[in-house]
Formats: sequence, C-alpha cells, structure tokens
Amino acid sequence: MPLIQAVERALNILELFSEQKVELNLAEISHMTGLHKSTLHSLLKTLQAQGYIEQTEANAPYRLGMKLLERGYLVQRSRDFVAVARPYLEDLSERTGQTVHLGVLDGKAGVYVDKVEGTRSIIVYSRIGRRMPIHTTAIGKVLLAFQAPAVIGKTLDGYDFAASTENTITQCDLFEAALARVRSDGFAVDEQENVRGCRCAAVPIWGHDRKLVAAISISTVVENVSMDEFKSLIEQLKATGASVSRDLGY
Amino acid sequence: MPLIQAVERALNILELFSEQKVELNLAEISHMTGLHKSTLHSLLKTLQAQGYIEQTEANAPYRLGMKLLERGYLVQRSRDFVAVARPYLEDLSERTGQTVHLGVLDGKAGVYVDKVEGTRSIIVYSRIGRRMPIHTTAIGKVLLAFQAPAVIGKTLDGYDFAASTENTITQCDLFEAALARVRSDGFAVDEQENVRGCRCAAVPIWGHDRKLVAAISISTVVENVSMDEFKSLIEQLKATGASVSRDLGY
DNA sequence: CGGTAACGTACGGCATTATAGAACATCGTT
DNA sequence: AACGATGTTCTATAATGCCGTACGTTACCG
Repeated sequence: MPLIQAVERALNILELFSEQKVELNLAEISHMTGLHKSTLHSLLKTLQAQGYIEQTEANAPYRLGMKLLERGYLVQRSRDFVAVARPYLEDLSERTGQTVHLGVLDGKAGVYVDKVEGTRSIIVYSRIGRRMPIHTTAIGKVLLAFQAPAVIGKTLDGYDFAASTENTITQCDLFEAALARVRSDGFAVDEQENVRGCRCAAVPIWGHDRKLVAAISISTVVENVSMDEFKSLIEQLKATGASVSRDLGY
Repeated sequence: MPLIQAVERALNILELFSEQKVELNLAEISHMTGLHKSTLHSLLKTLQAQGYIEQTEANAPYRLGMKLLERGYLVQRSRDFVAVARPYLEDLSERTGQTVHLGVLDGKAGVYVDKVEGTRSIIVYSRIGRRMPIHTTAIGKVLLAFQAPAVIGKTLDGYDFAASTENTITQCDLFEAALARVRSDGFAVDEQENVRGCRCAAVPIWGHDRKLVAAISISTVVENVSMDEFKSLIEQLKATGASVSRDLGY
C-alpha cells in the first residue's frame, strides 16, 4: 500500500511556505524540491485551481491560499465543543419544546456556556455565564460525578450544601451516593432540588481523549410534563449527548 | 497542461468535511466521490501521513487534521495586513462596543480573516474563515467596488443575486449602481441586506502598491444603535481604515 | 534597438505510477 | 458459528503523471 507520489509532492509544496518565505515562485520551489519545472507546473496549477495556493496576478509568485484558512477554521470549530453542541441543542429543544443547557465545571460550581430556550416552557432563572450550585442541579451532578475521585474529594471538601428547596440534598454522604447513582445510570436528575416545580435531567459530553468535556441538561416544568414524558425526554437527551460526544471524536 | 488527477481527488476529499459532517469513514467518502475503496485508501493514507486528515484510532472515521489548522494560521499571519490591522480593530471595537471584521475578496465571495467581538452587541453568525456573499454585505461591496473594472465584470458575470432579506439587492444593474456609490462615498453600508436587524458599514484598506488589500466592517444591531450614532461610527471606521492603510505604506 | 537571459507554459513519448478488481482480514450482529 | 459490513493488502494492467525538449513572454543589458 504505497503512498501516492503526486499527492505527497503536492502537499509537500504547501509545507515549503513559512513565515520567513511567504511567497515562492516556480523556480524557487523547483530548487527546493528538486523537481522539474514542468512537473511542478502541473502540481502548482492543480493546487491553485483548488484554492490551496494563489497568486496575485499571472506570473506572480505563489502563496498559500484562502482554502487553507477556511479548512483550518473548520478544524478549530469541530474541536470546539460549544460550536459542535449548538446544533444538537437546538434540535433537541425544537423536538421537545423544552429548554436545554450546556454547562461546564468551574471550581466548585457549574457554569452555563450555552442555552436554547424551549417554546413550551420558559425557564427564566438561567442565563449564559451564570453559575449554578453543583448539588442542586442535574447538570452539576453530572459534571462532578464523572470527575476523577481526587477532584470529587477536593470539591466536596468544605462544600456548602445550602438548601434551595425542601428536596435539596443537604448531606455530603447522601450526595456522594447520588453521584454513584449518576455514574451507573449515565445521567442525573434534579427533582425540584433547585427550583420548586422544575424537574431537570442531564447527561455527560465526552471528548476525544475520553475525558468529560461538558454536560447537557433539559429543564421541564412539573405541571407541563408527565413522568412518562420526562422519561422519554431522558432517552432523547442521552442520544443527543452521544451524538455530540461522537462529533468531538469520542 | 492537464491538472493532476490524484491531487485533485485528494484535495476534493478535504472538501467533503463540513460543519454538519465533521467525521467521515472510507465507505461514506467512497459513496460521495464514486471512487473505489482501494483507490481511496491510498489517497486517505497519504493525506493522513501528511497530517491533513486524522483518525482517533485505527478504523475510526476520518476528520480534518491539525496540519490544516497550522497552515491556516500561517495564511492568516502571512497576510501581514492582518497583524497590522489587529490592534486597530481591537481599538475600534473597544471604543464603540461593536463587532468589527476584517475581510478579503476570494473569487466570488468575501472571506473573514479576522474578527473582534463587541461588548455591546453580539453578532454570532460570522466566524473567521467563513465565506460571505458580496452583494449582501458592506464588506463585500467594498471589496468588489474597488477592484479593476475587468474583475468586477468577470465577478458579476453569472453572479447569483440570492436574496437574504427583503432589503437584499437582487438586480445586477442596481448593484452596479450601489458599487458606484461606494466608490464615490469611500464606504459601503449594509442596511439589513444580509441579516434582518443588522446594519453594517465597511471601508477599504489600501496597500503600499495602492491596490485594495482588504476591508474593515463594523456591525450594529438596529435596535441598539441610532442612525446618528451609526453615522459617527462610520467616521471612526473611516479613520481606522486610513490608519491601517497608512501603516501598510499607502 | 537587438540580443540574451530568466521565467513560465505547452507538447508528447515513455515508463513509472496510480488504479480498481478481487481476495483477505477484522470486526460487530444475529 | 455464520453472516454482513467494514477496512486492508495484493497484483496486473494501462492510464497517468513525469520530465526532456521546445516555445512564448517579459525584462534587462549591451
């Protein structure tokens, strides 16, 4: 299974450009590669036709083309979990009508980094950039549950289990049991533990290095969404989480 | 002087990846290109060996590689005007609180090569590397208006004046009149022609050879910025454009 | 103004090189 | 255990890319 010479040569040409040598003409490239002028000419014209190199005018020296910029930023985007997750959040929110959040762990709290409002229920207490307690939210539980044990220990050390509602878990050992449950279930639930009348679920997002990247949650109003319907939402949420993780290279 | 088939095919593979499909496996690529599995295998392994595509593990789907990111950044830096313009863009964005873009012409579209987010208004539809229509954006109009007449003619020949909003200019002769206006004004305006609720202005950046290098635009949300304020922004934008051009040796 | 470099471009025969068929391997599934 | 779907390797063939040569241009200098 030999590699393809013509392609190797073409790609190697792209490597010749550097910060020091931004522009190269045919003769220079010929000298650097040892390839014949006419051989190079075909290669260069092919690269040029595809936008990988360009010249300001005919017979001007070549330089790297815009196509590389375009493709390069696509790479960056595809590695950016917020951008990757966005369309999936929108899709989930649209299908379910519920509000969907994307959050990451930051010290002893979670932070919402993205949010898509649902049409059916309006959750007003959240906002992008807002911090939320770990122990009262589904997304917080997920974000902590899948951390390394050392991180969990350090986070819970001296943690303030302030009660938000009568359902809030306020004891450390009970909370640790809840985290264990999250790990085995693969998702977390917030049963009116943060806001009365609000039931949420959350799932993890995994990165290409198999480490936790973020979490996605879906928020429902208990009067609007039956328990059966909520269970169906969890399944959809899990599918969404898996899709985002896959796109991130998991 | 025919173009080189193997190189064309290899580069076309890179084009298949998109924001929607960041990962592709051999079978999918085979289906999309109509090429034989074994033919593709050689091409893919060549691209992979050079870092233009990669896979997380053996037999995993392919995605674009880091080499593209590296080369893409080089393109950005190799256009020295980007580095020169950067501090001016930041300054303008900070003073006005608006989002500022730097773009160049590439074929029949513009490409954003740099961007500074404003604090007052958040414009999310744009991204570095993204292509934009010429006829719906202020920056596009500037980029075309100051080209040589032959270039303008060739660009508009067969140009697709697709409508983005109800304000989009969809007729060639009207657009040519708009370009003439841009030339006499020295700046272009996009009055909600690309995105509803978004008003932009753009000015040219001139190089040492007195040729058009790029354009800078400022984007505002109509509800946030009054027309009087917008006119003041145009003045500041013009000053910024002049400063960058001067730094480039104009 | 003519001669001559230097450079990019086009042509065409030859043989290397890429191609695609088929067979092989490696999963995951029923 | 047999199957299907996937990726990999092998090999013969001829198509393809390679490079020597020759042709336009443009730029520079005598």
